[in-house]
Amino acid sequence: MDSKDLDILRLMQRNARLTAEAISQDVGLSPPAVQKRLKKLRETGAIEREIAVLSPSKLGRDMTIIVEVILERESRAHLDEFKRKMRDAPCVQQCYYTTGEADFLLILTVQDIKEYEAFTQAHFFDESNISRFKTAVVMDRVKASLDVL
Amino acid sequence: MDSKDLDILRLMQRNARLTAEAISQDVGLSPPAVQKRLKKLRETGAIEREIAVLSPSKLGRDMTIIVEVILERESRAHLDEFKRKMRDAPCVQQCYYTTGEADFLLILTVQDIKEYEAFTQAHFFDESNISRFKTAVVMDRVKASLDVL
DNA sequence: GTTGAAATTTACAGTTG
DNA sequence: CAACTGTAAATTTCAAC
Repeated sequence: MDSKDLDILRLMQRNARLTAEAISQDVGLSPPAVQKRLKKLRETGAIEREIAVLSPSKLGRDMTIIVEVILERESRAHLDEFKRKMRDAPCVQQCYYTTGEADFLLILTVQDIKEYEAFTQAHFFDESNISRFKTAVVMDRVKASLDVL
Repeated sequence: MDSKDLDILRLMQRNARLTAEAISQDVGLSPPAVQKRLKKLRETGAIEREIAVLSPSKLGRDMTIIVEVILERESRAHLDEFKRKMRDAPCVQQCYYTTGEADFLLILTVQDIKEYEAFTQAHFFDESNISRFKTAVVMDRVKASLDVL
């Protein structure tokens, strides 16, 4: 892992459709050399996967909601149970288990507030282990990248 | 945009390296038909872009931090200024402008708490327009996808 | 890491339902 | 108008150096 690898990663995390040739010109290598490095970066897991980023608005899922959740009981079994549910819920994009006041932070995308209401019914009210939750509606997705470098 | 397009999008948002042939078998079309649809989905913006997801831990940026920020003054100019700074700050992965108690929610990745401390110095303390901010450290990234469908 | 050939994948015609 | 067939081009892959 040298500076050339980092250069390649920086390009790929913004645009995974770049050809090896385009990358090779930017980093100063031959196209096959770039391919060789890409293969290794995928195998070692530095590149976890390559994905298409879809447009929520163009697909009618225009609403982003942020929820802080505090559990009633924080035993290992309860935590694992909640994590599993969040992983399985399609509208949950991100779920973080955190220090601080709240136990979990969720980022959801939904079509409308009605869909969010259904989510809270299913996962918060019908779930005896939720102590409290606090909802915030996103007015502007100022930045939403997964860039690491 | 029909159900076949949605099938293609669902596959692509999890793995953008799938060939047109592999997709064609899953959705029941010929490879060229899939390519044609992919081209249209990119042109219309349903697919915004394709990116490599890097491994924060393998790249020594193992720490994820969530920050709620409350501004002192919420004028248009101050808001835009803050948004611009967050877009430019490399360790800020995500920034949301929200309703509710806080004005902004940030998700950062840093190498260590020292790097976070430097970030707060540069952006919160040397910035007279920050009223308060609340930090939470992520113990478990339970789910982190950008899946829309 | 580079060069060069083979295989896969994509792009673009023309054709059909 | 959208999907299939065949051909040409580009890209990736793999060998040898």
